[in-house]
Amino acid sequence: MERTAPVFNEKGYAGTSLSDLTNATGLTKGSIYGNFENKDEVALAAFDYNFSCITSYIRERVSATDNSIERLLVYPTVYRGFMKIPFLKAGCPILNTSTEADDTHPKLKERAANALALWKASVENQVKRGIQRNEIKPDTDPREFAIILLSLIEGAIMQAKVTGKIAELKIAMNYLEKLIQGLKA
Amino acid sequence: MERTAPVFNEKGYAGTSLSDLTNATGLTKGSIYGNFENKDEVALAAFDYNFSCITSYIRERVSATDNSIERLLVYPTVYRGFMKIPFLKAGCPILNTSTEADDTHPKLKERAANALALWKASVENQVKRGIQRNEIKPDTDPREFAIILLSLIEGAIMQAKVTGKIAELKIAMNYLEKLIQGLKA
DNA sequence: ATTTTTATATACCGTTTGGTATTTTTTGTA
DNA sequence: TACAAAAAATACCAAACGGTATATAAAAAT
Repeated sequence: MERTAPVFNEKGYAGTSLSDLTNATGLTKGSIYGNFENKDEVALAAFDYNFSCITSYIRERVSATDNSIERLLVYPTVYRGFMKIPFLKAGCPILNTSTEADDTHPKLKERAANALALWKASVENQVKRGIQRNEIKPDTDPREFAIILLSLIEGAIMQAKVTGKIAELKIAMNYLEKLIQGLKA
Repeated sequence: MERTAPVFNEKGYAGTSLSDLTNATGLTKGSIYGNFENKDEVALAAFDYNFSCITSYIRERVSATDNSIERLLVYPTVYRGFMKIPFLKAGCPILNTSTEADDTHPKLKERAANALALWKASVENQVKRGIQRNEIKPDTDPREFAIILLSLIEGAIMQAKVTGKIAELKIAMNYLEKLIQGLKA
């Protein structure tokens, strides 16, 4: 899976063939189909794996800090350098999977939607926690903030990937940092 | 092309087969290959067509207003209801094409990058024009604003498409409208 | 009206696709 | 060391893939 998941994130579901997977793993088709029912199941497992990589990477850095503002700042800090993070080199799996699957692959779409909802809820909870701890302005709308944060990150990733330049990403993450700093109580 | 382009926007490059195109158009493979060298050329033309649809749709609404703030407000107004606009039902072609092609298809990637640059420059110019006409605060950074606007729109489209709900889109576009209103001189 | 050009259709090609039945190899265990 | 269970490899399949050479029909030009 750790060889397979990056391929799906690069090439997408339709763009990844079984022979791509045998090349990436060194395994044979028969071996893969001994562990997975079909290509769908491999793709779903690959998405879960990719998402779990990000989740643990972020969680580790979030729980290393205590202050809510600092915790939120983990996101712009991490995504500012996403191109250097191995499992994010090909972009955000949620973004990649969403845009491909939204009109074609209900199961993958649902996985991406669930992952997005989890991420959104996590940001919302950080904001709520910050308000309770008097670190964040009490009139802050957690839901609105989470949506803006997610939009800025995903939109900036797309721009950075397609232009190949990190300038736009830098500007967007600077803006997000200012936004987070502005949340201070 | 008007039958073919929507298929590519829905299914992507790798996900669209020649038989998808013959089904969509009623033409035969031979007919298509009489007008295009290969699948690549069809896909590139399809992207151009999709992008031109958006461009003319936006341009029409922008040039119908005069004030720079109102012109910028066209973007949140249009994208707030993108799911009801025929050629945007499957999402933004720039977003869809970028996320698929960025690691796999250099030619398509370049088209998407150029389209994005054009859009960005257009927003930047609207801001610059607004500053010159004393309608927008002179300390506004046109480039930063364009990047934020693009990120918010693309990020919100992704969220709306994958969740199937327009609530997130609405919140993001409300925020963008507030941002634009805050630009007033 | 005839010719030339253009557009479309037909019939085919080799390759790759996702998938499977079967056999071999590896592994854990008694 | 023998044996059962799990994992992997082999060899195959029909269908779909992108693409092409050639024939035919429709337009356009003369």
